Amino acid sequence: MDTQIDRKPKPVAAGPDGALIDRARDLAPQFKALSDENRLAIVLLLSERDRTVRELTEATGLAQTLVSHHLAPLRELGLVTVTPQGRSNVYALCCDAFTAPMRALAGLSNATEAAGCDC
Amino acid sequence: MDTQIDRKPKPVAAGPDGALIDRARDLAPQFKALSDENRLAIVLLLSERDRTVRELTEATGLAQTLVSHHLAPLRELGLVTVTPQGRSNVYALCCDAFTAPMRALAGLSNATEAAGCDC
DNA sequence: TGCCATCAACAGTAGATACTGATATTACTT
DNA sequence: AAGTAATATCAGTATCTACTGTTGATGGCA
Repeated sequence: MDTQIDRKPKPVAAGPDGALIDRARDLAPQFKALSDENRLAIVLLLSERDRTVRELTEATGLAQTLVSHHLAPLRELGLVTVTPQGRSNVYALCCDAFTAPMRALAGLSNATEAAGCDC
Repeated sequence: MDTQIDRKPKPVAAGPDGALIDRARDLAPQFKALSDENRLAIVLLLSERDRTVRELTEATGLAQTLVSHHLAPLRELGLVTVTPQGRSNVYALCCDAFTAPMRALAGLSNATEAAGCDC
């Protein structure tokens, strides 16, 4: 805890594949944000239209606290934006730059379903 | 078993957004598989070309055990395929439908850099 | 046949995080 | 001003998972 200096020997990829390793480091958090089914549900709901926390709570059936809890990391990653409106907070997807490849992967879901990748 | 990625059974969303919720449930495991930076690095490396476990171990600088450990869930999700070749196991991305988006992500500029979404 | 290389599976541990209930904060309403 | 609706934050717990070291299994090679 205090005796050990947390020097994670993440030797900063230096090989010819260093760029890819770095890219993975940069992109992983984005995927992680979508790796939870509840957070992904929220993002998919927002891909339809902007919604307030209350709407998200109703649509998902989750506790308000939990919805808010999941929105926090999405916010900090810049995947969603907040716009106070009245006493509600309207959430929206950030942009397409990241969601475009996501859509491509999303379309893959049917293919890989049941591990039946028939390509 | 850390290879299990599925979660506890949820009460099957029944609202008008049930389809989206279900879709999130189906899709989350895929994103989860890519949410770890080491696993994502492996996938990105495989998007370049097929590689043996040894090659992946060298390219990532990870312990062989860890690489094998990460390959297991990718295998079970059907995201990668294995082809024994001599005493090596050659891994490859499941299909082009999956390779294409991953290539796109691998070649993605630093535009989506953390919180730097300027849209 | 012994030896080595390659890879996967088996515990065990440390750290992360999803979820809950309670509380604080802000903005609208009457 | 008081009340209420809408969100966010604060602990606390339980679960999950990434990582390690070791062991086991399999396929070439001398």
